[in-house]
Amino acid sequence: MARGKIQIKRIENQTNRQVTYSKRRNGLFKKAQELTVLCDARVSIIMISSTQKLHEYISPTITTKQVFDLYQKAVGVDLWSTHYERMQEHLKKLKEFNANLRKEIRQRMGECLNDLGYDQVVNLIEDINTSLSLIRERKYKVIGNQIDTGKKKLRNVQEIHKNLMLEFDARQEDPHYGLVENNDGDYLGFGPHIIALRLTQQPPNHCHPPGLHRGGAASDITTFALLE
Amino acid sequence: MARGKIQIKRIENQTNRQVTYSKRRNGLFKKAQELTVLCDARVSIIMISSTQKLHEYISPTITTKQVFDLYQKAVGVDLWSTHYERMQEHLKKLKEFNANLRKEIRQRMGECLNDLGYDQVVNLIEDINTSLSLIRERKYKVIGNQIDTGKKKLRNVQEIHKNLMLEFDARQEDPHYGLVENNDGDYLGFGPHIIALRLTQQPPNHCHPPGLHRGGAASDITTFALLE
DNA sequence: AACTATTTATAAGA
DNA sequence: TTCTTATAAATAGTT
Repeated sequence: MARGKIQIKRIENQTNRQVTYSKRRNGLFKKAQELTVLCDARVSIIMISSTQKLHEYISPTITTKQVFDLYQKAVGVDLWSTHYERMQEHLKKLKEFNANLRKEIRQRMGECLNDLGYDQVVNLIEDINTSLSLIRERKYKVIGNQIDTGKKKLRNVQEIHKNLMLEFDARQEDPHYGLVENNDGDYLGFGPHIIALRLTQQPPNHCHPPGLHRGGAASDITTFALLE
Repeated sequence: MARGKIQIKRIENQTNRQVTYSKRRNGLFKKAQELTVLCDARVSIIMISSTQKLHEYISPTITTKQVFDLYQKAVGVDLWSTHYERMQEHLKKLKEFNANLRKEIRQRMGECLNDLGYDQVVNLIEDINTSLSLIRERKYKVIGNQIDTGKKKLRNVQEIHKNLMLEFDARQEDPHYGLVENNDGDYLGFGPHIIALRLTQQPPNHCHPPGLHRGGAASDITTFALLE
């Protein structure tokens, strides 16, 4: 627009094209900036040159993300719908499924029974009774295990006790038992280790299943851990 | 830029501001279009006026979505991440919650009991017994209701029967009962309606709670619907 | 990158 | 909003 009018058509000379791109890009950005200030507007310009370089102007009063969001709202097209909608759907289904699970639990806990007909209630009771038998079985199995391990531990303690007694007897008979001569000719006492037999009550396992309300009742069977 | 130089600062007069916005917007878009052609570039301009109206220029050689995608790739920031990550998190939490609910149900149904300690099993049994009492209560309440409605229906049938008998008796005593003379002097038979007493077994309510496996056993209490 | 003749954009007014 | 027009700004071609 100076030193001669030009036709608005692709500049074939690559160098000229790039120079013009650069000059006009600056011009465009300057105008955008003036517009921002003069008219209290927000402008986003994104340009991609023929060499695939990207340049951007964004009004200081806004961010590119905000522009995108506004654009999407205004145009009504969700530009990332694929991902988003699929996720939304997934989310919805999970929520529904969740609600159903909660309902089933509530029914099994004796709440929300108004939706059930008589025979449904009967079936629920049957179901729960079956479950209860299974769980009772489990209970007896657990009791059995606990008794077994208790017995084993008892045997363990008895064994240690026996050994201690034997050692004690041996020491009574030979006062030098367990003493060793060192370099200086002295005797260093180094008798058998005193085995610490701390009988410690193991804390009960507290990883409840979520939502299962637990009473304060402690187990009547206690596990003893043998330390050292 | 004509008829006097202007300061680049917000135009306070609202009308002037809007006029300038409109003029300069056209100028900007024209420049963008020229740039597109002259330099074989792609330009996206999105403008938001002070009145929150949105205007857009996009080179015909590209789409706004493509510009957004290119922009994200170039800038390296995932503009959706905020939304997206929040959703991902939500999804994850729901899934976890879901898994926990399933586990609780399975435990209440007597499966997956290996994770539970003895006292947890005891508590589970207690819980389920409590639930069971609640559900049994419900069962008796439902039975009570069913009996009441049954009685009501019986009374209803008896009443109808009684009326039929009375009507029948009346007819026996007076053969003209229920007959009316028409215009031609003939008698038109128009006795009492025959009341259809179809005793129909009501189909059991089949809206099970989801996932509650039901046996084929039908209810031993049957509801009779009185038709017509 | 700087210059500058010329075109183009546009502020103010109608 | 659009037209007009005097003038400011942008810029094509050159250095």
